[in-house]
Parts: sequence; structure tokens; C-alpha cells
Amino acid sequence: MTKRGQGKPAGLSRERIAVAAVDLVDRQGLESFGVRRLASELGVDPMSIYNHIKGKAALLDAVSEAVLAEVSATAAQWPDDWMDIARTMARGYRDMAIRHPRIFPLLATRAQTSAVAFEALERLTTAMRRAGITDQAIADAPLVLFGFLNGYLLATLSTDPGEAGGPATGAAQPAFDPALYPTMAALAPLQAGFGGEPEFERMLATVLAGIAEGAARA
Amino acid sequence: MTKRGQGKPAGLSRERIAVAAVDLVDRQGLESFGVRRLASELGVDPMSIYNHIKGKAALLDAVSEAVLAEVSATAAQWPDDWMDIARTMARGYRDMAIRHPRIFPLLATRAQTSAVAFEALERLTTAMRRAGITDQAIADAPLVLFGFLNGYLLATLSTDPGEAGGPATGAAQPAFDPALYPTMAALAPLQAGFGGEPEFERMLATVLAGIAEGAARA
DNA sequence: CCCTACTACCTACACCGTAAGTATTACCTA
DNA sequence: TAGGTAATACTTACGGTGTAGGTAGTAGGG
Repeated sequence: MTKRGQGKPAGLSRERIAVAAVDLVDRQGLESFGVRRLASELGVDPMSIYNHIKGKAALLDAVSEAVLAEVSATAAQWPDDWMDIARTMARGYRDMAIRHPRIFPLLATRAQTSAVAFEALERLTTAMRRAGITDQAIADAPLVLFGFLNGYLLATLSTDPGEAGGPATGAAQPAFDPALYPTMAALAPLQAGFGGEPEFERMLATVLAGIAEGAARA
Repeated sequence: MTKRGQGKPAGLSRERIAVAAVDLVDRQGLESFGVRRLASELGVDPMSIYNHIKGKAALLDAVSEAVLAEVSATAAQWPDDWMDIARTMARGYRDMAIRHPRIFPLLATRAQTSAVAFEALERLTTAMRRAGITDQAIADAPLVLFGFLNGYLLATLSTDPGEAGGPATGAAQPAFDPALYPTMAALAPLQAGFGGEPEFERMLATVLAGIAEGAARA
């Protein structure tokens, strides 16, 4: 009575698995994610997944690659000016992070070596060269920009709201005791929009200003 | 023949557990870290740990709190100028990250709400206020600075070298195909010191310049 | 001296990632 | 059309995990 549909292709493929994995992590989070959960989601034996993806690490790689590809896909076209390119990239990257807050830590933690990542870097650096910026400043720029983006987005998205709250609208901060931390407490109102878009634009401008200043400084 | 030393205090304490956990993660990495491993390291039953720390999540909290405390502990004294303070903090933070590369992802991922973290923020913001900087720029500064630090250090330390290589001396990057990514390939020599101290100082200066520029801009 | 609180331990359960082996199908060749 | 081959999916099993629940022993206060 056993051995039912064995051997018959169940329509699995690396891409289909990746799509389902992205969806599963989006819904249930990284903690509970696993090969077995994903397999049951696909209506498939856990080990069948191993025919397409080597192990859990490779699975997570596929997940992060899939969401990273969204960034390039959503950008209709690219400006000429390097600052506009950087801004467009940063905004698209943030939008992706907001769409997939529970996946984003994967991106920030793992080194990105996919083609889409390389293409983005190439696009940015080429535009900076066109603008006649110092090579050293150009070489540093990606690490400064994406270092900031990764760290900032990690911080603002890390407060996992479960289900409540709109997307990226100020995950509540812990509130400072005025007796212990008077300055921080006084500043608290100005940090109300924590994680919001105006704040992001402000800080992005700050970092880009630093890069531009460094380009001039050299 | 069972029931040997049951009930007798084995000298466990939250702090002793945290110290052992830090040491264990430093040596074996986050992946393999677990309650059972830690318990055997301490020569103790796994469940005994639960008498002092609620669960694995709390255990990781204790680990990250312990290494974060090192930063304040190593700084002998603090300068007056806010930029010097920021630099000192950043360097101490980087030194800590280099000492504990496998623990650092924990810090960058989890929101820091410990007293040492708050004190550091209070110190920085108070100094900025003394300098007469706009409140909005002050309120933004910590997130920009530590956002960058977290993202940058994550990127430069993520290439886990296992055992080889000196500390933080250029984890080799993937090398770009000149045919596909000509600009990046041309820039590669300038990225040789990836993760090194001069690079860090350059990028830190870039970010601080951006913050200072934003302070003037407002 | 007993009683209480506390620490440490033991057992057990549900779950995990995955190595190794087996059965079934689809396709290509003759 | 028949036979062989490679690919795919499944099954079983092993050693690990976090931790809930219950038990045994000691330390210190009355």
C-alpha cells in the first residue's frame, strides 16, 4: 500500500523552491524556518528538496539571492548622476527590506556575491568615475553606502512587530529615563519617526554628503 | 549508583555562564553553539543552565551584553569634543568586533537596550549638544554612526577565516571579472586593504564628515 | 531540629538537518 | 517499439537540538 507516486516529477525546481521559501520566511520568520517546514508547505518529502538545493545554507543563499534580485527588477531605469543612482539604489534596497523584514538579516549578514549585486556596484562606480571622482573615494563608496544601509535597516527593522503596525512606521523605541539619560530623553521627540521615510532620507543624505565630501577632500 | 552530587551548588551563576558562552562562541562559532555544548563545557547538566538563564535567546542576550560591556571597559577616559568621542567609540567598537568576530553578528542583529549602550549614546549626544549642533542632527547621529559601524563591520568580518590569517587583515574578496565588471576590476587594487585599519579610518572620517555637514546644513 | 527555598539533575518529547539507499518515472537510443 | 540510462522523488534512520516537567539533594533561618 505504500510507494504511491514515487519517481514521478512533482514539478520541483530551484526557483519554485526559492519562491516558496521566501514566502514561508516572510510569514513565519527565520527562527522556525527549516527544510521540513518548507517541504510540507510544498506538499513534498523533505529530502526531495535536496535534489535541487544542497543543504540549508544553500537554501538560505537562494532566498537572499531571490529578494536581492527584486531590487534591480523594480528599478525601471537608472539615472546618470552617481548621487541619483545611489539614491535610487538605496530606496529600492530599503523598499525590499520593508517588504521582507524577516529575510533582510540574511542579506546583511551574508556576503553578497551574486551577479545582481556585482552589476549594481559596477553601475555605481562607473557613474562615479564619469564624474571624475578620486579612485580611492570610488572604491570606498560601496562599502560606506551599503554598510550604512545594512546597519541602519537592520536596526530599524529588527524590532519584529509580529503582525501589528503598518510597514516601517516607527517601531517604538524603549523610552529613556530622563533621570539617567537626560539628553537622550530630551531628544526622544525628534526620534519619533524611527524607521520612517523622512528619517531615512535625512540619514541617506548625510551619508551621501560624507561620500561627496570625501571625494572632494582627496 | 546514580544521584551523585545532586543539589550541591556547582558554582553556577549568570555571569559565569555568560563568560563561558562568550569563550565557546569565540572558539566554535555561532552555528554549533547550543545549551548542551555550553553545559558540557561547564561540566554541568544542560538543564542547570535554565536555573540562571531563561532560554537560548536570553543566553545570546547575555553573550552580546557581555562583549558590548567590553567596549566601555577598555576606554580609559573620554575626550570632550564630540568627534573625538565618536572616533574613540568607533575604534573601541571595532576592536571589540575584531576580538569577537563570530559574536558580532549578534550585536548587529539584536536591538541593544543595555545600560552600557544607553550610556554611550548619552555621552555622545550630550557632547554634541555642548557643541551647539541642531537637535535633529544630534538625534540622527547615533543611528547613522552605529548603523554604518554595524553594517561595515558585518561586511568585513563576515568572511569567516576559520583559523587562518591575522586579525582583520583583508579578508580576500571574490575578484571581479574584468570583462563583466571593468570598473570594479580596475578599482580592485584600491580595495586591497579590505577590513584593514586605514580603510576603516577613511570610512569613519567619511561618515563623520557627513554628520558634521548635516549639522551645518540644518 | 525541622522546614523551606533553592540549586542541580534526570527523563522525556517533539523537532531538526541530512547521509544512505530504494523505487519509480521520463527520455534517449537502436 | 523495446531497452537502457539518468534523473527525480521517496523512505528510513541517526545523531543532534531546545526545553517542559518532575525529582533529589543541600543550605540557611526559625
